[in-house]
Amino acid sequence: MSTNHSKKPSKSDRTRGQILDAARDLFAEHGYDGASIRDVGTRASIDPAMVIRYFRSKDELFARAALVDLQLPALRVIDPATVGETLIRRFLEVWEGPASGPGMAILLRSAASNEFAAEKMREIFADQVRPVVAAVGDLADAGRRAGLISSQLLGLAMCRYVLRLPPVVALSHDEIIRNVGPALQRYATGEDTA
Amino acid sequence: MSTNHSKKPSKSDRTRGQILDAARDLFAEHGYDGASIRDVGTRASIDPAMVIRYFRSKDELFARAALVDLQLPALRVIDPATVGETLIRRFLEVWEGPASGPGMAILLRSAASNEFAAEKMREIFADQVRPVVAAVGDLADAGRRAGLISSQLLGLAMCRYVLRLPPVVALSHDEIIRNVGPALQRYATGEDTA
DNA sequence: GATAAAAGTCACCAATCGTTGACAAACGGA
DNA sequence: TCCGTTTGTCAACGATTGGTGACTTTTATC
Repeated sequence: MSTNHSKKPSKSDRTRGQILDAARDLFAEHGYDGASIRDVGTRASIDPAMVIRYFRSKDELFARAALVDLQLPALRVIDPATVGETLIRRFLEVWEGPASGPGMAILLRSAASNEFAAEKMREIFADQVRPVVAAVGDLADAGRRAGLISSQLLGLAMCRYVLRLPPVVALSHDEIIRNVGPALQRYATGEDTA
Repeated sequence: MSTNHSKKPSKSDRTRGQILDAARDLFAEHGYDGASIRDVGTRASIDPAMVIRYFRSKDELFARAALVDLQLPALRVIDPATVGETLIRRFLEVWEGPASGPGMAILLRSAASNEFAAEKMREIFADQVRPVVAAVGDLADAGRRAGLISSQLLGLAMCRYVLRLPPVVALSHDEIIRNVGPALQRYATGEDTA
């Protein structure tokens, strides 16, 4: 045990990184069940036993692989007139920016059959869209409005990164912002209650 | 082999039905990988070997279990002014009506890691929302508009049936129609191209 | 009631899974 | 150079998977 405080680029950290990268790619492509520890080992050019030695179990490896991501600093002020556009902009940056890598695909592919991933996914929306939505309307129906927004965001990510529906993959960032932004805006300000 | 033309409630058909029902429930709850043939047998109170005898393989069983569904007769005339509401109405009926059972959940849970399910899902949207959308605007960007609509519909189903996001589960049909309808309408008529 | 087909049971195979422990090689400080 | 720690390899475990085939029981027809 090296405890390894502060900095030490010590040999093993590189291997650890390689394993994590391999795991991220495979989890993103095949989901939790579809990616075996042996596959991860092969992809990282290392014995499968090492995968377990570095991370203690497959679940722990998945947990590490899935917490890359996704959290721009909370916005200080939210302009109620542009909250929809702000939201879709933020998420696109996080999902396709270099920081999170395939992080979103990892969760999406596994959420359907892995409770840990599903819970993580619920947390993301609870922590990242609910507060924003709550800041631009009465708190009473903030949950409902946040739910509607989450459904659109998750559906977009699902079509684009998992199902790979061609016309959705083909959309540019600008097109997405121009089209989805107003829809989210409508949900956020909640102009129904007819 | 009984070929069994026309009607014969012959003993075996009942078992066949029980197996299919059990398979549908388990696939809907745990996805393709998560539901084993042994589980299906146990749930149907029958030996796992029988599951294979009735359906030749797990893939074939899944294929049977997944083709319950979902196809109201194609609408003859589509009123461009209410196409959004029409679409969300239709899908809610199919998804939660008695005919399809847990059919949508089966596909949703498996689409992430099973290519057959993913393809089936793409077909559904290609066959059911594209034509409708194409009928109410220029065909040039019908794919894009249909893609946006699909993303919202799929996200709604995902949040409601798989992720079970509480505020989305709590939505009534009327609330969904009132909120999602206009969003789909906007996508369908495509008022952007700024 | 005999008999053939249908319906159901049981034991088992080969493959794959996550995980473990015993052991060999590489490395670094003394 | 010696030696202990780190890094890695290898073979194997028990469990579970989809699938098979030999077998027995039920059912229906004559």
